[in-house]
Amino acid sequence: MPYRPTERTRARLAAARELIVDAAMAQLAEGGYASASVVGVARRAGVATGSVYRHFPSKSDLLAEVFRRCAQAEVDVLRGMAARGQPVTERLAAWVEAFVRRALAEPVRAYALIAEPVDPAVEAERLVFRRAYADLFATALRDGQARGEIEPGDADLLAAAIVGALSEALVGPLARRQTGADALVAGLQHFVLSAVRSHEHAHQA
Amino acid sequence: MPYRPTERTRARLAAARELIVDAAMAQLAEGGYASASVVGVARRAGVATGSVYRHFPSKSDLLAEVFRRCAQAEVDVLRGMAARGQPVTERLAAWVEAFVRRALAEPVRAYALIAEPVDPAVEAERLVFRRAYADLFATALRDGQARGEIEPGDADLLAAAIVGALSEALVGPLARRQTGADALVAGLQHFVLSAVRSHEHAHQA
DNA sequence: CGAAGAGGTGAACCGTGGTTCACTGTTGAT
DNA sequence: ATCAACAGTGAACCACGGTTCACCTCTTCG
Repeated sequence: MPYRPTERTRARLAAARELIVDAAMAQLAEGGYASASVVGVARRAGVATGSVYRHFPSKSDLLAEVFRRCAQAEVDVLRGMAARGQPVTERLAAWVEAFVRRALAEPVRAYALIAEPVDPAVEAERLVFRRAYADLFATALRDGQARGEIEPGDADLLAAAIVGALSEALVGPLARRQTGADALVAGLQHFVLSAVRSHEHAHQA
Repeated sequence: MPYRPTERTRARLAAARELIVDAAMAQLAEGGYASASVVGVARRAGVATGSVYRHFPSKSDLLAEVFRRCAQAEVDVLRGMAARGQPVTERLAAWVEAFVRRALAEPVRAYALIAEPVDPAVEAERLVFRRAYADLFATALRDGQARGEIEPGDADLLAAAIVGALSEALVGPLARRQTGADALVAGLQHFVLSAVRSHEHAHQA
């Protein structure tokens, strides 16, 4: 057997793959999905077009991975914000603020991830993105329900509704590049908390 | 002057145009946006491909009109449900129910209008669709705020959040063709009303 | 009835961008 | 050194579907 890829080569491979994914993510953040052509991404990554297909069977698969990575990164940020023993309502308020501010800070990227038209195969992966958020919220809601802070109810449904409310409320501002972040944050925090906070525990204006 | 289109011919024209729009709407309801090719719509309408372009400068314009019509029809349905002197909270509950049930009754159509990937020109028209809903809700919310039934706040933001919440909460069920309509309706009614109902007026479980 | 202009047709065209593939360069065991 | 196998290349390919256009047909009016 004249050839077998060694560990060093494996690392090379992985690095090249990483380079391509990074280039795709950067392109997405900069010009959205529409600007992320295979040729463009390859050039940005400093490789040939064909090389992309050494690592991904199709463009859809590449973009799907990009969506998955972004979802993971975003969820990690929110999850990392949880302070020990913090009331669930405060956690929710903090998440809403982070969600809104992060989106407004990178509007093109946020629009691409939340609302930009993508082909069906990638759209399926966008569900992962939203599911990741929804699951995070659902877990917190269940936690809050157990503690009596949150009104009882189908946590998954509530979480989906929250994610939808935040997304939709952002689409307008993202499209118009109009910020007014503070009012948006405050309005959405109030909306979300009113919707889910236990009635006995209402303690904030 | 040997020829000038007469009234009869105008009517013919309009009827043909209508036929095309109807075919496009039917195709959208049946197979979604992805299935609505110009050739297919033309065949369905019983006209030649080129004839479509006698009435619409491009496919986008045709689909834009389709979206606009659907939006108008949906909004008319909801608006027509308002009973005189009915509390705003009841109106909202009825609207939520109608929104959910109508969507579940025609899942393909609903998905196409709410969430299916479409090209940017049509996506812009989808904003009209959502705006139409949001404006309807916003008007009702302002009405309720004036009467003290609804918590004060940016009615447009609240309306967008409500529309987003309803849409997102439907995407899952629509994709899986899973109904469970009653629970969905109840959960979303509770969510929406909790979010916007004035705290002094809380009067329902 | 016949000329002139509008409506109607659908096969062919074409731009786009994902995908391929014959070729070159590189790696690793013998 | 040698060769097999694999990574890398990028110009060419091709599928797709919106759009066009040369050719008919039909309507209107002198």
